[in-house]
Amino acid sequence: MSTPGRGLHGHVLDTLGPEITAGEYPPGSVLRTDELAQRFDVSRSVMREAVRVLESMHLVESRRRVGVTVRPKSQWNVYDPQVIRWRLAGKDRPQQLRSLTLLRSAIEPVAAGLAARHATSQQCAELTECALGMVANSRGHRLEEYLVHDMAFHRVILDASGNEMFARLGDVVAEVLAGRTHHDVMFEDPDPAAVTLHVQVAEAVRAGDAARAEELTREITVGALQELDILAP
Amino acid sequence: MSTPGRGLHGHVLDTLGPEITAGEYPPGSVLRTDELAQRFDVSRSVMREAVRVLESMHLVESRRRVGVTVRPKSQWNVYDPQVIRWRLAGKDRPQQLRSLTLLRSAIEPVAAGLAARHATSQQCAELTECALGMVANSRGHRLEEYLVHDMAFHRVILDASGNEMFARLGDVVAEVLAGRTHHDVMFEDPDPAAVTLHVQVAEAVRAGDAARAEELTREITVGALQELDILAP
DNA sequence: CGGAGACAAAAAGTCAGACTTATTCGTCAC
DNA sequence: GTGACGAATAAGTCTGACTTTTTGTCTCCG
Repeated sequence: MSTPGRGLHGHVLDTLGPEITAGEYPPGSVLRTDELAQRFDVSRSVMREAVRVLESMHLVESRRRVGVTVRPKSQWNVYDPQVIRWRLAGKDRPQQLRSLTLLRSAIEPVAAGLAARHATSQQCAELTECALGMVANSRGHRLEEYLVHDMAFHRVILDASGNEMFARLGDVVAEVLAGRTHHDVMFEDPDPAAVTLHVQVAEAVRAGDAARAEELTREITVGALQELDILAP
Repeated sequence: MSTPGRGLHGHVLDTLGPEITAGEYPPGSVLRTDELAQRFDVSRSVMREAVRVLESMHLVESRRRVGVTVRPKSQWNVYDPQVIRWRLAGKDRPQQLRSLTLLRSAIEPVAAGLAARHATSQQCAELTECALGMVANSRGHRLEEYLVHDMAFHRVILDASGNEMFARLGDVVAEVLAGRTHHDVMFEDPDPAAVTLHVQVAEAVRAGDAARAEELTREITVGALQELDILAP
């Protein structure tokens, strides 16, 4: 995924990033550049580059005479795709998945409403194509094929919203959906009601009915919340 | 703001980051590490660290034998607080402000609803204190004092939501609010209706009325959208 | 006993230079 | 035209020496 191991410092990050985001070093822990360089068997130049990247993610802070100190989770750049991937891959996965699903439930309905106004005819076509693909693969344990169309569907919605911030959540949403299919138990075929909702959203967007697109999408995301027992009692 | 010029590579970023995010180099433009090092009068080691950070923000891509190529805006990590600050400081400011306000309008109502469920008694107290501060400074050109309480109010809401992703938007929202007061024209006192809404939100959160808190906050954000002529006709 | 100032140690920060490696482009033969 | 080979190029890496800042400690004086 993404850009694995492009350079030595990338390899260091692939190990050190997950360790830090997994909470293996308590906040305030101090790492020394030289020791890390030894541990990973790289030069200090390379190690410094890696530290700089971690620093830009606000995972650590480098101070003279002190060392590289790990920052508390509350300061991390939790929207950094790399950080999200690291956390999804580690033991923080459940909480991360809940956070992201909640984020989805806030963003996607609004995005769908905007998409109903701004979607190009080509985007509408892609949307219906995705919805049809979901229908076609909604039965018979074709989970992988279903997932592909599901991810594409939500990505098109977010793109079509015309908001760059929303659009950039496409990867994140895809990762959440993939996680639900792969990691969490999902032996059974997808909920037929959910499939229908996707088709209806595509219709609403095509018809330019923003309110309806928003409301239908809200139903979809509420379903996702319920799956994770994030209820609104 | 944040951590200015902590080290030479920080100084380089303070100049190069705004240049790139302002679009001064078209996507695909090629920069050479050596030339940049010369231009900023730093060693290549320092320059490389700066490039690594820009790379982690997906602003540029470094490839052997080619150089450092600028990526299209669609690939930037637009949620990176540093990138947001750079764009808000540059000529991209209007679009960035619209994107962020739209993001607010999606997030904050949901956050307020969650806050109504999860806010501690202390957070409720802080909230009413902020709201009262807004009321007290809503007349007589006390814009700065009003702004302080406004920023604090929204930050408490986002924190009290209990969702780390929402909480981390506190800085961004504060920056948007500050921008509205400082940069954009706001000679007059704040809209009394908006002030009242904030007070009512505080009440709803204290009362644990999630639906009402959400709806009232939605009215606030709709007002913010209208100020920027982002309408829902 | 306590505080102020000076000193020493520690770790990051910076730099310069030599070397390595991957990639691309041009050329030449087929 | 196409393919392979080779040279040029720019990033990547390593090393070692030096600088700078910060912190902890030790001493000296009140």
